[in-house]
Amino acid sequence: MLDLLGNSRGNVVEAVTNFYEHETEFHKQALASTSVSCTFQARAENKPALPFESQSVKSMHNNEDVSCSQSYTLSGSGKSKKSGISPGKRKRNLDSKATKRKQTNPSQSSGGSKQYTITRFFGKQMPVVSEDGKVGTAFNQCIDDQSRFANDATEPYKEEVDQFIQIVNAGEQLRSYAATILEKAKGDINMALDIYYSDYTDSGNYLLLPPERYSPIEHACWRKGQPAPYIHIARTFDLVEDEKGKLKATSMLCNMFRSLLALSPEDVLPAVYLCTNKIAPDHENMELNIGASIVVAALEEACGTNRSKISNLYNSLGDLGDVAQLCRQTQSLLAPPPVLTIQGVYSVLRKDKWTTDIRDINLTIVQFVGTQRPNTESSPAKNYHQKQQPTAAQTTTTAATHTTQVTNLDTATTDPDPGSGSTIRKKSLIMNLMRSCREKEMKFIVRTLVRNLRIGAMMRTVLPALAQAIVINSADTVAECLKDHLQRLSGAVVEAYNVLPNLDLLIPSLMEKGIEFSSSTLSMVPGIPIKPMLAKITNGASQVLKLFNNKAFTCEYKYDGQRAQIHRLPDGSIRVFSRNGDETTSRFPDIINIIKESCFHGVVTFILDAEVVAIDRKNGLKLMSFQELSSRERGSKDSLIAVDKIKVDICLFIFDIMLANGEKLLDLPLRQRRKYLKNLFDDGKPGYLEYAREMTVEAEDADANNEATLNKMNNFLDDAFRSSCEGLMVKSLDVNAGYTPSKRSDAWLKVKKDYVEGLSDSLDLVPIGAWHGNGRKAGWYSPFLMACYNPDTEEFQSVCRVMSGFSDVFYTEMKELFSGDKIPFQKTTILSNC
DNA sequence: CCAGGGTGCCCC
DNA sequence: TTTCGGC
DNA sequence: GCCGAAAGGGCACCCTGG
Repeated sequence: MLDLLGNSRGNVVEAVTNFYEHETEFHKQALASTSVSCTFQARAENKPALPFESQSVKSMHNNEDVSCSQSYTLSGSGKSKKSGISPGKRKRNLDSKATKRKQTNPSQSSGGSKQYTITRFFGKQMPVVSEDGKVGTAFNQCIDDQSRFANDATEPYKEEVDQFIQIVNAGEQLRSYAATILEKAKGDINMALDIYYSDYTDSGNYLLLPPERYSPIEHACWRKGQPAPYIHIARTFDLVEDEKGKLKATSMLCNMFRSLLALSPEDVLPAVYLCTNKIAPDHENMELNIGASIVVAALEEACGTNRSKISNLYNSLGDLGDVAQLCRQTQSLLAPPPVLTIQGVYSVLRKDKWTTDIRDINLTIVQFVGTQRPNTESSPAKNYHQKQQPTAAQTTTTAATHTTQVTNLDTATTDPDPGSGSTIRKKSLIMNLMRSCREKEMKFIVRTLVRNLRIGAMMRTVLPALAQAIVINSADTVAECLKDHLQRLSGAVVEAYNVLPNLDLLIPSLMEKGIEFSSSTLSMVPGIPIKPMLAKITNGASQVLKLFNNKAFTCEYKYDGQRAQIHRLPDGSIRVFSRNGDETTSRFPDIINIIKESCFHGVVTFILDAEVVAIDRKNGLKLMSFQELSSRERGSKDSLIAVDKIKVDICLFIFDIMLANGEKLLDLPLRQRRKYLKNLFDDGKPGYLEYAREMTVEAEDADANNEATLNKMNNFLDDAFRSSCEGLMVKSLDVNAGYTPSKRSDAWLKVKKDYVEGLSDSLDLVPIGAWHGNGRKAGWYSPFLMACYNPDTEEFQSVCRVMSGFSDVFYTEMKELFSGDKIPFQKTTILSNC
């Protein structure tokens, strides 16, 4: 067993290599006996396991035929969805990525590929393969580190008491109290500060109170007129994380918002952004461009820890926020930290703050974060551009240099800033945030920065909580209608968000209207993508017929491409949005042309739903795989890709319309919406703009016992497969057939090969390695690295990683099985890039 | 100065 | 996109 | 039944080192 004890995220890998000798035993035990069906995606270069041309492969050493993905009785195309690649694509990948590692055996046949030593994996550095390692060593090690880490520091507390008094800016009268809490904190000055602040603000767990007993003003930890402190949110997050349960979470978030509404309404919008882990409306394509590595670098410096300690902690905790929280407790604080405010934290997230003149950043920090900054030093400190500006004036006291957030504005403006880019600035900003953290703020700041809040609260929790806060805070609400109001407004806000997913517009409108707000207050706006409607999975035609009994429905091809929501704005411009609501117009200049050419004159605005598919126009308009499509250039925020450089042509398959010439069509049944669609585009243009191929089944034929209908559907499904489609989308035409944004309703169903029994693919693979899991899977191995046996070289060659389809019990068992040093080491080979 | 590596984010 | 698990 | 979390593959960016 080659165990790659590393981390795919942190880029800090502690490798232990082992090889499990009896791979078949393990295989049988671990996988076969539990008959786990797992999803996997093979990587392009790993030919031997996945013969692209042949339809089956002699597998392992028992020479069993393994069904391989690409060819079915229907297909004959050689298309390989699961193995993920067509021959042409594979070649490109080899050319572009494996330049250093030449292919020694160019044979296309199965089992004939070059073996590579992996040096990087997904752009991450691969763990070093060491022959003496033992599985579990790294894990145990980091557990040890962690306990040592948590347990040191037991000194007499006099110094700490002095420090503490200095930090909180108090006099000698506080000494005995300080000694008490330092005793409680075992001398940990930060913990003591936490206790102190917690008592001082006296807002402990008020958020846990039921809404009728929570007093938004008295129970808040700040006063009217002050900016709301970030700790208000951080405490809420911490409680929400501990107190699992959606209702409780909503209640706490509701209390949290009530204080904001009562004391500093201007902080509500940034608070909603922070709670939902967003920085801007999706379609603005604002990116943080901060990942674990930058955060780790900042953490190293801000807390004086080193990378390997962080790495070990991360491997065991599986969450960078938790790691940071732990590191923070060893951070020495010599001066009172500035108070983090909600606005301050949020403004740091906005990209315009990263990229614009650095003075703006500093002003923001000073203005919002530095509100409690001691005014003792007026000279500039050294945090920014320290390396570039060694001559920058230093503050006189060590305390000030250590913690001050003030930045040398003059330095920043005159600095030509050679060779150092945004990374340094980001790191500085993050460090400033980190140094100001109290209590659990660190954990949530870091989680926000790595865009992984993990508190189980998203739009569907946060927005209702805000709605309820508004209802409860309106004084004139009569108790008996309270419940109705709560429910109504919660629903209205979520509904409004789904058609206008823009918090910048929604929140102000909601706060202005209060309980008068309804979902019709705001409507769709061309240029802002609505949340697309989603489909449920079914396992075949007969299940579909049961669900659509006596209801007319349509079967459409489910094209293997990417979803596109296309808007025409009143000014005539065309915009394209992805499934997630990001604007992808720059990737598809050809779509703009196609749309402009195809739609009738007189059409003003519309919003339509379509699938973009790669197409080979030279080869009879043959549709190509998603992989081909994704190899197109991406373009960027400001620059469209050049039309004449497009290598992969696309065809647009339109299938729905939500808005036509200002008319909202969501509530119309699909059958009628289709008429609107026809009115815009007539018949389309083959290979450029087509309607999704469709077959209608009328109500009288929709009967689970109707053999003819069943056959018709199955034939149509086969047709779809033959046309390189993934399967079918089945949609209600008349009954309950409105367009429900963001909903995964029974009105839309999907039928795919994967779900239909007997049509799914299988491969016989052996686990040869694993990573430490993240988050929920921390402490387990996840994902596993899978390999197949190559009889020619008598080695195991990696194929793919697997990560889903396993139950928690399975993970626990695997952890047990591969703990300690049970597994003997043996040499193996991993293919490039896997 | 440019290529490659590191990194982040977007699609399915 | 998939899966599992918690309410 | 709903919803959130965790995961994979590929391209474009920025930074850095030869």
